Amino acid sequence: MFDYLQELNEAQREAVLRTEGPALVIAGAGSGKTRVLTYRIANLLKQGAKPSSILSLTFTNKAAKEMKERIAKVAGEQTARYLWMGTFHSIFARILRYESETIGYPSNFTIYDSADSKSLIKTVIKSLELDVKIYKPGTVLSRISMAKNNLITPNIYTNSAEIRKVDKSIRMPAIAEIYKEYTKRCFLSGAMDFDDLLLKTNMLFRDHPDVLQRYQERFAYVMVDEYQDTNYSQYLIVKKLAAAHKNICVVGDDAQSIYSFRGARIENILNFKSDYPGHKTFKLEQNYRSTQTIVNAANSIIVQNKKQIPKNTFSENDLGNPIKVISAITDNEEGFLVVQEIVQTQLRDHYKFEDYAILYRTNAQSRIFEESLRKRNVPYKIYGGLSFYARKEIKDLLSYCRMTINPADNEALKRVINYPARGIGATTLTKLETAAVNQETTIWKIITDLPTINHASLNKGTAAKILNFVGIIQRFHKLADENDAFDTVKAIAEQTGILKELYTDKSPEGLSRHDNIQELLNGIQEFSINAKELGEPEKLENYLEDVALLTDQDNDKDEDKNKVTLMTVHSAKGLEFKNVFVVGMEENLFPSNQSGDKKPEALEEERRLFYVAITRAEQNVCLSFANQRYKWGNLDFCNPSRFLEELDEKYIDSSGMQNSSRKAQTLSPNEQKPQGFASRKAPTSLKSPQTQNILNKKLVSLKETSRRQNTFEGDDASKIQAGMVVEHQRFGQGKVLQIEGTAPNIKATVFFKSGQQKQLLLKYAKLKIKG
DNA sequence: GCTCAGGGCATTTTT
DNA sequence: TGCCCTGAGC
Repeated sequence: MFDYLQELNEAQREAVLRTEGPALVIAGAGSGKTRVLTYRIANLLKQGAKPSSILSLTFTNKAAKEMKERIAKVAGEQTARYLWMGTFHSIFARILRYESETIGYPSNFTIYDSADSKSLIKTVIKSLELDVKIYKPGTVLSRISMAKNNLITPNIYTNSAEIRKVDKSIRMPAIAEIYKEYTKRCFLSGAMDFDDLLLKTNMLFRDHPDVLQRYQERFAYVMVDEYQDTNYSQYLIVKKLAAAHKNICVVGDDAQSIYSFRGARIENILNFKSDYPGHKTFKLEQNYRSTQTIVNAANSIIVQNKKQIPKNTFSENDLGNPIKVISAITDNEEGFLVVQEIVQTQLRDHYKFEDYAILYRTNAQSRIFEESLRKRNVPYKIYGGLSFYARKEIKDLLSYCRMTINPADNEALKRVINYPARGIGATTLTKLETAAVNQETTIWKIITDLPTINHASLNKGTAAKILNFVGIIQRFHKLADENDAFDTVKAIAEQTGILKELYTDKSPEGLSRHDNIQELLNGIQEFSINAKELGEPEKLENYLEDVALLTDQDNDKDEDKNKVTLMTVHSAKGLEFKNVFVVGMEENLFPSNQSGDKKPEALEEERRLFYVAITRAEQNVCLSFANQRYKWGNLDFCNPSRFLEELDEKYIDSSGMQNSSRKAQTLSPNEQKPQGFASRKAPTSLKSPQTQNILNKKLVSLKETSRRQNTFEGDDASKIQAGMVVEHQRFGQGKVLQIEGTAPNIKATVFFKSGQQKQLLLKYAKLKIKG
């Protein structure tokens, strides 16, 4: 017996020790799942299994990294390094690079992110002379993605009457053609999208039994985390790989399956038993994370689902506080009350800000809470929205890098051929692209073969500019050959003039772009140094392999410590916080109403979503909703989510709902009817009648002028923050240096471009936020 | 090739 | 409302 076995409970220990044969581990929220996986691997290693014979798949880099670190602690860093541990995508990208010859791809193939895919799809739609307004690239991409994840190739797609019927019914009968052309162009560009990494792996294993056999033999042990989130493509790969040794261990929780919209099949975990005869099931039912109240309340919701594996999760922690429910009149008030609760409990119970999370259904809901937090000077960090790697400046620089490694990469080429501007405009690009399509080749081939350019009827000046661009890329190619990733990218940033251009731009946006580029360079430097220390390849192509599958959630920065976390429920999965606020608990956001057009499966998933949300909390859960909410400029009247009713009273502290002064403000019956369009008025009880007057007047005049003019005064002036660039009707553009006072007497010190510095009372000033 | 106004449009998201 | 796309106009 190893000493770590004593840290495990009965069910956990059994799951760790049963190393041979198929095993299903049902791991409820907070039941020590990662611990089991870690020790299971450690145990295998101690039994003498070779690290390189263990394949362990996760969904996020973060999960993989965390597990790797834990195993390194138990089994030693050297051993941990040789484990095949990573995300589905990164592991299979690795395998595909090894086997690239077999499938006819270059080993340095580019991985297209969703933006690249979307942009290519748009190009394809246009080239097929279809209407982009009808064929929305996003929708088309998701249809193609669904197809790929179900192993439906363009040919199968074209020949499937059923699929074509669906396409017709959504008025996009030509998706099959788009899919075909998209696939062709990806191949020409030497590129794979995210779904391809799984699809091509499946095809590799299907068409080349010898290759499959090699990997089957290598991976004596296969482990999958979050098995309830696997799609069909992932499911099949796992099944094929585990077929020889049958030592497969999947870990998951059907109650936390919330990703059906992106192809996850809860059936995969539900059907494990029939898929793997001779399997053994282990249920981790003790929750170590949350209070009894939280666990019981969560269970009371989830038991109502029909499709699930029966289990009895429980907590032996304290009973804990009841779940607090806050009812607010408006969304603004909701923000105010939630932040109030944070500030109060933080002082009273000595919590840190990092102990709090505000979870919501959609990213758009974050704004109100951001505002409220800012007003009270509560530090916060927000997940979601624009990712670091999706920023224009980052994508631009990385596109140069991609061009350097794989010049066939059309999407990268299109981004940078005229950035920084070198006089190669849209017209020229269209000509080149047409030529490329006609000759079934890449733009790079066209522009490196000048006689063809002349065919494309370009004038001399343009041809010279193109030639110059080709020279630049070829130089980078040589640079990348001779230098490590950092030196290469640094040279690229300098020689393209990107660095210089951003350096001269002194606007706040320009500064932030410059900072981002610096941050990217720092990251690459870190990569180069690490790689050298570990004796791993340190070239640009190695860095690009990593970065294509990276997201910004993967790096936690020090400056983000001790801040309230704001994120969607979906992205909170796998995380835990002492105190969790689930906000926007309205019917339309957490739809629990069966009478709607929701399918029963969808309703069950909403329940699981709610379950995931509240089981993130260790100690306190607070649910909040607003009776009215502005949505797209209209006032929506909302009902609280039915989940609030499904919760037994004994779990609830409803003091936040019974505040009589709030009740008195409830809308009168005739106001409660949902209206098609409600005139926008300042609605919250938090504003003085005086302020309301100002706002009403202001908003009327706003409408009269233009809805683009974001002018703010009175209370809304709080939107104006130090550092913002604003436009004043009389003084022109300026930067806000300082903000003081409270509404309606907010004073702003603004430094204008004209050189003068003014102190403005925002009540009287008309400022427009720039950008 | 850039800027700006107007139209259309709004889940959840990892890789 | 606010974002993104597009077409007009310079």
